[in-house]
Amino acid sequence: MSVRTRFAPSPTGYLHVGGARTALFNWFFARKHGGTFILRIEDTDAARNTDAAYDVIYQGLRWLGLQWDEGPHAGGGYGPYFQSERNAIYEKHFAALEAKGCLYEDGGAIRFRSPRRTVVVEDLVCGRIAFDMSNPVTHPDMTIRRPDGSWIFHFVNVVDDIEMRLTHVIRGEDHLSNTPKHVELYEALGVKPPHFAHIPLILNHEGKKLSKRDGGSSITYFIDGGYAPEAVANYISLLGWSPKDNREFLALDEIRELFALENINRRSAIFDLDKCFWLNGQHLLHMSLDRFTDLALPFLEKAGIAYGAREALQPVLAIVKPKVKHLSDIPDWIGYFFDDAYPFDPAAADKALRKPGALERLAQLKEALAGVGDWTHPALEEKLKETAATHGVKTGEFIHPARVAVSGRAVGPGLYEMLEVLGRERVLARMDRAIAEFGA
RNA sequence: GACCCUAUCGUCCAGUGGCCUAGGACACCGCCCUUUCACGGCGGAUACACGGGUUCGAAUCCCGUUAGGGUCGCCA
Repeated sequence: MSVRTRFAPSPTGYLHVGGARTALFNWFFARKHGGTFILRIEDTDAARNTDAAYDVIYQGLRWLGLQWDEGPHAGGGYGPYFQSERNAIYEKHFAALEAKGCLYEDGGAIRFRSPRRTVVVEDLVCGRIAFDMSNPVTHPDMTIRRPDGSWIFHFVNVVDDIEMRLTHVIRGEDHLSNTPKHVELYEALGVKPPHFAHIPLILNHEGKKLSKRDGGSSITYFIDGGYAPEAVANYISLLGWSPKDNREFLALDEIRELFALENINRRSAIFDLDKCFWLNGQHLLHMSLDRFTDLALPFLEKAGIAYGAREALQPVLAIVKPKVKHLSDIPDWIGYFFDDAYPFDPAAADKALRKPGALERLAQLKEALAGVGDWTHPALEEKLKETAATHGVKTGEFIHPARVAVSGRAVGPGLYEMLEVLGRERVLARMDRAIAEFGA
């Protein structure tokens, strides 16, 4: 039987990193085994759900690089994939339970009568766990339907997992204690339960379940904050799972191939933004320029950078790429390349341009560079060093004023690369501008 | 409170009886590389919760204690 897994979020307007990791693990497992990954929306609380809340889920999953085989926009043979549209199916199973005498009314609501036996859960991550369900005080009969006819999570979740032919239920450990109740439902419905795999929780720095108020608990935070999707997917995959060989910098494809439920550990993990940040820098550093460009574009649009054509943009991105840690920082890194009226950072100007002799050096360098035939990094470097030697000073005496003159700032890409990309015309003009501005 | 899960550096992850005077990564602290900032390199500091067993031998197995987390909803 081919593997079928699912991610079943509720449209709350928020995609939690824990939920994202659950989705990822289900997706990895399905893909690894040539199975099917299903997206099901648990929107029984229909009144509260808005279109925007659904989109947050779709966009978040797509951003991470997950595609679902069945579900909203994808179709599939076991729909509808919204619980709000599956009422007839629930009625059918409800009637079956009723016919078997498993249900009774309590204050207008309907409860499922527990068989009151010990339920053994064979969990792929946690092992064999026996739950003694005999005491009704500690394990009260669960409600499956409210007086208004609406359904309770446990019931619809189980019914859908049956109807959608799920083979593996991979979900957060917060559901482990609910599992024996679910198993009772499967048995009452005459269906063999799927395989369960409960994955450890993600905690905040206080050691509590990561919640909405915690920074970095939402995928939106990473999208807006300039993280590469592959970095976030890489990081959250490492929470509770590892390839067991100390490798950490992994592409989505690699994780998918390496993934195994047996390698999931049982300890809950504390979310560490620092490490996610580091991994982001690593992915940015090692990805292709085309990928980097694609990811940078939205941030450039948003910042209103007039970068012109992609061909003009890429050489600039190429030289800042090794330095960038957040995509959202790119506009600041490259803004002056596309704006001749760039401002001068006061501190940088004081240090490099207002020093005695600085403008003289700049003028000497400008004259020397004007004569460079081959406007490339190596030739420019050679010429600058030669000029410094001619005047008997250290190269830094030329490098620093030049950097601040052409960019307005003390920090940036390598000077020679920057000069090469800027081109002769602009470099010479910018040096003139600096000399004029600080010469008075 | 009952039930369930967990317990290795501050954090994440290795380690499933001897190869561990416990390894990797982030963060931190030095040094080097680089006349920017990064990247990179080298080095440092920091952990097997505690107590009992089992064993020739335990981070690894068992029991207990303690601590943390989760579930006990007519939320999902």
